Amino acid sequence: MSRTGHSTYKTRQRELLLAYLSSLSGEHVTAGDICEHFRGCGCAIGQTTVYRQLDRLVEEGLVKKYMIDGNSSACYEYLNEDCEEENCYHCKCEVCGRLIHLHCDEITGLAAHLREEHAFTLSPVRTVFYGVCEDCRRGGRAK
Amino acid sequence: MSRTGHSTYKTRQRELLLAYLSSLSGEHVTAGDICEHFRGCGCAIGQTTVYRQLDRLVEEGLVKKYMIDGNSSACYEYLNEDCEEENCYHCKCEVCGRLIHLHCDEITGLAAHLREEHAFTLSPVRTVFYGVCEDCRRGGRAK
DNA sequence: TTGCGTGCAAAGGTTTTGCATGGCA
DNA sequence: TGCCATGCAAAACCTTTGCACGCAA
Repeated sequence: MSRTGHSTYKTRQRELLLAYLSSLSGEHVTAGDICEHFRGCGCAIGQTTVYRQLDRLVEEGLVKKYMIDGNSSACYEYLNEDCEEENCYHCKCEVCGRLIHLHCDEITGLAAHLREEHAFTLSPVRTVFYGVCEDCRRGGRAK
Repeated sequence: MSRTGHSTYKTRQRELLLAYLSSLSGEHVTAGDICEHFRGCGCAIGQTTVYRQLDRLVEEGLVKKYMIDGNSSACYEYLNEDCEEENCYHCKCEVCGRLIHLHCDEITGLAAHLREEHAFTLSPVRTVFYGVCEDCRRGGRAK
């Protein structure tokens, strides 16, 4: 069970939440997104429960939590067993606010470079690359 | 003036804020800290103004913005003039809070890669690399 | 039965917005 | 004078807490 030794009940809410998160496969959502999703589904889950279960899932290592500067809400993402975290990074568009998921070996290479040449151990979980996405650079609109 | 083309008035509040931030040399503060400081000083600045000026200073690249406390408030830190260069990047140690300045061609290369392969235009001014510095990784010192 | 899980409502804290006034250029 | 900047108050947000009830084991 959990690394931290919590006893864990198998409640309807927890199962629903886990199912939803794992169905997103690599996408991230905020607590608000989750509440809204289940409200729309008819099978509502209280926001308190959402927050508490998310906290627990993060502690258990099943879910990753991101804080993105700018929007003050946290993002959560389910971790697949196979998809280990080493090369998962995030780019945030400063124009449309979109958060883009990147699996990029070049960044992993940069992380190695930083570690070896600059003695700095990069934290992929915390680091967000800010910039402008393709759509917005073309003067396009978003969202 | 600013790279982003904003016209910028030289107001009392802006000058006070810049003077205060630059006097901290390497320390970071929250918006709340700043408000409190000026309240104590007798030369109060409205919190709205603090937030708006900070936003602008971040956009101009004069100040860096971080999220460090997990989920509470954002931190701000003044950058010295030598950061105006094109390939100046910043790493924030999450343990000791130190801000490390990096002139690194590898990162410039990564920016090119992101642009060409991922259609994402990196903003060095806004991006902060989070991680752990050498001293802290060695179980060394904080602060 | 036991105690954790749930959920409502309300609190707590940070940041943003509306709008009238003030001040730089 | 023309705008931008300021600041108060209030709103908008995200997250946590208190407490009573529900439900898994």
